[in-house]
Amino acid sequence: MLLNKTASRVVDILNLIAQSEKALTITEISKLLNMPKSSTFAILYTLVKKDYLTIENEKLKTFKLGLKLFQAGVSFLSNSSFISIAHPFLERTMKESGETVFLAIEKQGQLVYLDKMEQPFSVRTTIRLGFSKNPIYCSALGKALLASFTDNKVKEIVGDGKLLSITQNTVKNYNALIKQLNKTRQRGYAMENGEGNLGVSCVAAPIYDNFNKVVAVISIASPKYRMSEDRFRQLGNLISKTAMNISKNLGFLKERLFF
Amino acid sequence: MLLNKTASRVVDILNLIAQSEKALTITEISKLLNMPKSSTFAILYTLVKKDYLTIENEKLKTFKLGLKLFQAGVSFLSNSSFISIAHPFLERTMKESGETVFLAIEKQGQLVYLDKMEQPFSVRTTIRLGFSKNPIYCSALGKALLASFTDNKVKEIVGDGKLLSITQNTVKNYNALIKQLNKTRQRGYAMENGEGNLGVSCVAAPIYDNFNKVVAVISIASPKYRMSEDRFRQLGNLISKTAMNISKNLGFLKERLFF
DNA sequence: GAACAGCGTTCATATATAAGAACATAAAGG
DNA sequence: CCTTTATGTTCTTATATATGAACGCTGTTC
Repeated sequence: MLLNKTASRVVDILNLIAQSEKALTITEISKLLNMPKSSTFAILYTLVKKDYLTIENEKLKTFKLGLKLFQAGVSFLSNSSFISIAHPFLERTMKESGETVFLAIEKQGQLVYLDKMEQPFSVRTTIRLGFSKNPIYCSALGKALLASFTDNKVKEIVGDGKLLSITQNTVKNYNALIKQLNKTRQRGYAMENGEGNLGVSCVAAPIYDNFNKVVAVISIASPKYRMSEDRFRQLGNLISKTAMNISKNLGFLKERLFF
Repeated sequence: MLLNKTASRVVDILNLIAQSEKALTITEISKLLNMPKSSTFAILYTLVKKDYLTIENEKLKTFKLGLKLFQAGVSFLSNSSFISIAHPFLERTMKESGETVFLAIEKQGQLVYLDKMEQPFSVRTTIRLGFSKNPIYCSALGKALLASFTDNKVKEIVGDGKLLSITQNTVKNYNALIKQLNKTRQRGYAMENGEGNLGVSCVAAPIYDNFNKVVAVISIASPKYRMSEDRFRQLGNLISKTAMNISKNLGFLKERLFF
């Protein structure tokens, strides 16, 4: 079946503006998406009226995202049952560890941050909710996810050669990553030591649903200077216990499928 | 000019599902929005393909929000910070009150001024944007923030003993501050009467985000001689109303969490 | 177990929209 | 100072979509 052209274009326009650094004009939008200006105009007009877009600069007629889109988008979090189930667990883990706790999922080989709980007075991390800018293999969250995949699927996502170095600690290539993932499975939690962000260390573990499928991962992020080997072990056990508790609340039955 | 029908319907469908407690079927959506099922079907099909909706139950064909919508929605935050959202409210409040209006956040126990709106011919306050030089407890903004914290957190920030006196009116110690914070919570807004600056009086109220977390505070600052008890009450109500309006625009849902 | 009522889906056609050109306006260039 | 080139917007008609009815299917009712 064919996609509805206008509906499809509405989504394309919203995605384009969402990804854009700056507000865009009609001409820019129509050129970037290969649609006639007149068609673009009609859709933009409607989206502005509906508050899914707003006109940033009245003179230049540049468009940016609107509040109603934001409101609809964040409803995703409250409407997703596993996020609301996981939320109190994140809070408890944040309090027990004294560190920032994240919840993320994988989408098209990328990490998507869905929730976070941070100490009121912690050194704030810069991570926002939404798609991660870094590759999936340079975070504990990502490695916990990849550890739940087969080696072939990992190969599909990251390739089987060299990996882009985000920091000097980033895992160098596919073979080294596979080794780390094997260790992760034995250990029960994933580790990261300044591989995506120098000065930040993490531990992460997967959350299973009632179909024994990994639906999300959670992590504890800490300033690197606070992370001794002992503390790594301590927080690693905490995050894997928390992940298992959340999994049980989602209907997960078997003990330790991959980990 | 007429709205584009499909674009308009796309938005209506997304808003409907966002507001709905449960996932909806095609029949429910078409009935609630008064559109033919066949038209609804085509749009839903497209939105699912574009990942703005997902099918929750494959058998019952119920639709809930998709990840791409979430991704686009949260981009609103990075593309236009809450400062720009709050700005027009500040301006209106400045005009309504005839006084200077501030927007601030808390960072590491300190107050950070992010925005202000002042009357062109008002007696200028000396406050600049950026970190406040004064302790957090000697301003209405600070006390509105502290009132959203637990007593233990307040203790962490200001200690539990004597407090540095900036003026003769500065609150003297931790216990007196806690009493003021309790009054603040009951009242719905924080008050300050020459406690950081002799001759300046303020009222302040907190702004909540979609996670029911206090993300910022706003205040109205006035020369002390203009501030009768009646005017304190009047401006206090104005600032707390404004704060709630801004909160709603940030996705805040519940009414009055702390206040 | 036949009739009914509900669902999601498909189809032909009336109808609303998409598209290219044309428009007014503003800025840039010779 | 006129030309050029850009912009956002309007207009007309060919075209793609919205529509109501009909379809197959499932579960319920009598």
